[in-house]
Amino acid sequence: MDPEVEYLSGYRLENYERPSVAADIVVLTIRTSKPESFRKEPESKLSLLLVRRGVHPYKDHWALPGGFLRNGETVEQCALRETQEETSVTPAALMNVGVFSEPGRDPRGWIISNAFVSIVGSTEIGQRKKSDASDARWFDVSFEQDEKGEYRLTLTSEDERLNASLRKEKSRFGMTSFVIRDSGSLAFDHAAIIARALTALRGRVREFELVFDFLPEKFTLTELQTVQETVMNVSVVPANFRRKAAGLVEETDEYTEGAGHRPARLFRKKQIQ
Amino acid sequence: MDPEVEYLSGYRLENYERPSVAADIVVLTIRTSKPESFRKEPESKLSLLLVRRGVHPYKDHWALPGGFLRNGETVEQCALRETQEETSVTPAALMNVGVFSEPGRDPRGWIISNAFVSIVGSTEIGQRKKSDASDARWFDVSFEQDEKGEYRLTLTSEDERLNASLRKEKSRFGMTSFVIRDSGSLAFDHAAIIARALTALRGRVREFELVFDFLPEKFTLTELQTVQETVMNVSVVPANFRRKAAGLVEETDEYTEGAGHRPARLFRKKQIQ
DNA sequence: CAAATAGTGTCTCTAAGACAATATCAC
DNA sequence: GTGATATTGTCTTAGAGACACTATTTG
Repeated sequence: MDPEVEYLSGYRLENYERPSVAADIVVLTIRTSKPESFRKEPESKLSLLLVRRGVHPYKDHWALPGGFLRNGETVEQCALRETQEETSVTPAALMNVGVFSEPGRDPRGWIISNAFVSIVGSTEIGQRKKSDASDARWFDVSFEQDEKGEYRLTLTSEDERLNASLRKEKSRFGMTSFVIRDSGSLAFDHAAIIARALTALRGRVREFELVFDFLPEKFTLTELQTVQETVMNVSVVPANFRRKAAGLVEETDEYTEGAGHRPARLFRKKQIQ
Repeated sequence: MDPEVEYLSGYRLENYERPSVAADIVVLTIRTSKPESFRKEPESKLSLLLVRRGVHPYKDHWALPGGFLRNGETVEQCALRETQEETSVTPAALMNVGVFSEPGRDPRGWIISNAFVSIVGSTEIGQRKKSDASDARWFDVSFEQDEKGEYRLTLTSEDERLNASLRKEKSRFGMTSFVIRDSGSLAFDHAAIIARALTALRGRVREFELVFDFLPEKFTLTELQTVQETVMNVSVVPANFRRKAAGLVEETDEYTEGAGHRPARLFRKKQIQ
């Protein structure tokens, strides 16, 4: 018998204690409210999907969608599957933002979680079917640093407002990590997961890697600019934005219609990089 | 009885199948060879620590140092512990570069691995004690894209040369991932882990986040430039490098001595960011 | 025509790259 | 002095930010 085969047949992974492994997904989209006047463009807001937990622990608290890794799938596939189960859409982007393994982060026991950002295009949002979860809802996101250097994460839905507060770790070690000072009644360490996810997202959007995933295939440059501004929480002047975006998009022959102002050319993402 | 406490006491994580979770560490340092002339500066090379496996599977193949996650520690602590056990030094930096969970990546069974980059300062390298592992060795690293767009990873020690070949995944999803075309006889999927780690490292070094970790507390600007050039595999003109580095370092009153040329001022990393 | 967005041109400032010139040590 | 690295200065160019101006549509 081949010594390697023989060795493996006698090997028992079960002899060692193992954690449960989960994936939690920060599902984001951009929602627009109705405009004030027939001419004005609607306001855009970055929104996050939370589900209300129906079981202990953290029963009735808001939490990120997520679930356990199954044998035979990668953590990326697990995140994709869970996102689809919760939102009924295929996300345009799915980005790993690290692992959370602090002992005690989950009262059920030894559970480590891989965190992901998932971006849902704004075209699909209207068609979203009823979620698996008993109660899933979109929250407007605000994530800013206050005077004292602390980070405030505010999540707002029609009738609820969650206020979390975090401190950034000195974290010389690459990926920035956050310490929760006030979870804002979010379940588990999900406030920290959301904070890290938003930080990672902003990094990618600054480099234009992920902006397009928030938009349909064809879009105006103003729409693209709005996404960038909404996610990054900044505002830039159109002329400069157009120059920067010029190298990344290509023209189509189509234009918008019916807005109370000059029509805009539609663009698409340039394919060759 | 509190319903949450009651629920948790009846909860059994063991009812679900779980993977084993490991950490693998890409330990890097910069080594210098002896100079050709008493005036010339020695050549610097990026080096990677590998251990020869003493057991199946992949017995006698070279592999990354690493080990299994223990209950009560984070994956970062696990990586730090394993690095110390293997190299007997405390790394200056430890950066998470993602999780590898492809089914079948480990013949022993369902094992997912968190990958880390660990940087060992060049002062400590000489004092490194004999490693735990039966046979640990430093390999010079070369990682480049060839004409056809494939990535070649070449690891060279005194009497061995490992040649791996990889293809970059289209990977719209944030972290770039590599597919192994030829593992170069490295164990498991470690060629892909090394490739991703080097890509992530170069990103951080470009932003000057991690350059300093390769150096002692005080260093000359030429040394800093050499690290940057060695890791990024580029060469820049000193004048421009100095300007860029100026904002990140502060002068000391000390100078180098005994080199066959003009002494250089020593700098240290500027503290306030 | 009025309101609003679409799109262009241009000025300034800064940072990066290239290159030349000078400084200073150990042998 | 010679060989080597250390350090400074300057020219050019590319890109970002600011701002003014023109273009076009619909009610």
